[in-house]
Amino acid sequence: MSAPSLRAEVRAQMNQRIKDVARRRLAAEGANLSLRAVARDMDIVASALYRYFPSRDALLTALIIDAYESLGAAAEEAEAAVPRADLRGRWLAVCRAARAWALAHPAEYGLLYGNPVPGYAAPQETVRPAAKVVFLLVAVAIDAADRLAPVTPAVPGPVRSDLRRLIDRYGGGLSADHFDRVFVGWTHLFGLISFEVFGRLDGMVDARAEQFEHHMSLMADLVGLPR
Amino acid sequence: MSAPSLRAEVRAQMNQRIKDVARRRLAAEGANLSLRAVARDMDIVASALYRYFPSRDALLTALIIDAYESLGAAAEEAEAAVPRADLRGRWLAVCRAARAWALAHPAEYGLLYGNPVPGYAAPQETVRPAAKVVFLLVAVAIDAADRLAPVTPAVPGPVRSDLRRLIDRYGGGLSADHFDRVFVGWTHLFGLISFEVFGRLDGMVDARAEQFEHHMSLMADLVGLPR
DNA sequence: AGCGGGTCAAGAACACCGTTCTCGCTTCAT
DNA sequence: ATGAAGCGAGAACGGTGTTCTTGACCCGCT
Repeated sequence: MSAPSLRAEVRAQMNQRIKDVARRRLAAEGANLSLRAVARDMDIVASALYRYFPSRDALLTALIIDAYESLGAAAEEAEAAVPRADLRGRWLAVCRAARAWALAHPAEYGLLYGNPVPGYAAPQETVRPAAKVVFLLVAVAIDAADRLAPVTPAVPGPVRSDLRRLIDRYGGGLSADHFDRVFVGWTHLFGLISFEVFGRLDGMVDARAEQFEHHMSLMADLVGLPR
Repeated sequence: MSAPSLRAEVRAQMNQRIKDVARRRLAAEGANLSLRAVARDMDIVASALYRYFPSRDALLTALIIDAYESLGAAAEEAEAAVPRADLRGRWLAVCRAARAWALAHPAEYGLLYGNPVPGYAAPQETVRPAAKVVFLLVAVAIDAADRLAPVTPAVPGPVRSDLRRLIDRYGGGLSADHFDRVFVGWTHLFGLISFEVFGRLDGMVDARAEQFEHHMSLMADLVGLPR
């Protein structure tokens, strides 16, 4: 590896510091991040930030990528801590880790799964880290492939061909029917997390952890994971 | 009824015009609504809007309430057009109408089910119109109550007591177990719609209508609605 | 008929915001 | 040592939400 010049190193540190301060701002305030506020927190003038990020959107993109990777890492760690043979345990571990991360970082979660920022299209480099969680869920199903209960009804034709493409990309060795149910579970996972983080459950459900557990267990049933 | 003074009437019309223009702006641009832009579209100066709405948040709140009512009305109409005995058809009609409304009004949908606007707490008067869709789903289940297949596993205890409270408020005559499954379906409905509207399905699923139909049918199965 | 109170739109002003540009200063490579 | 490149400060531009003042208008009353 080429030795990084001192210049490049302090630049990378500054880059990191900006993101850290921005994350704190994001957690304190709502979703709208102010460059000038970030600069103030660093005793820096706003225009100086443009040495490191070409625009506010670029900084947001960097935060989004970091957040996807943070979420993915949290899920991966949690899943890795469960014995390989405990398939349902691994499924639930991924789900719980995603929820825990979202509740711990609600503003960043909003960046990832909330309203897309207006005028901002998610760049290509966000798609791979974004797929980490669903990839983990698929991996659990693959490991369980020969113990999965058959599922009914079968996936309708047009959906099946979409799924085939995804199976080639992510999860070889899984039937379209079972992949479909993983997809259902993935949708439900983030649907329920979004409801909770965005306050849609306020005044309706108090026992949220238990409800989450219950829902994700139902999804595991739907996939056909053995109890 | 008291005759509305002419003054009050033109004022109400102006109120309505502002909301219409704001809705158009919202559809054209992203989620961030600019009062000055609305004013420009009306050949009006921005400060004049403050005669009608005390703040930007107040205008947003009015739009949100209108949107909830529009969505609720769309779902209600669609459901009412299905024969009462076709329980699954009524369930699916509500789901389809919600999706169609969301796709037709993505920015307004984002207001309702996306990131909560920073510094903005949903006022009390939004909760009743917001509950319309789930209320319709519950109503279908109530009408189907004596034909619903039993569901397993049973709802865990702490969740059950939350559900009991909701049953008293919304859906008397439904078992906690079945109410729970309606809740699951409701979560999934808006989870999947959010995925689609917010672009989380881009590049993954093309046959979205078919996939939606499939998912919502699975949820109907989960509730125990007869085929 | 005339007057007074209430309502309205306009406009200036303030404090923010993202972004661009210029200007000195430091630091590095030659 | 010198030239080039990177850096932060600062001013500036056009945008935003919001407040306040000012003058015009309409309506109902005496």
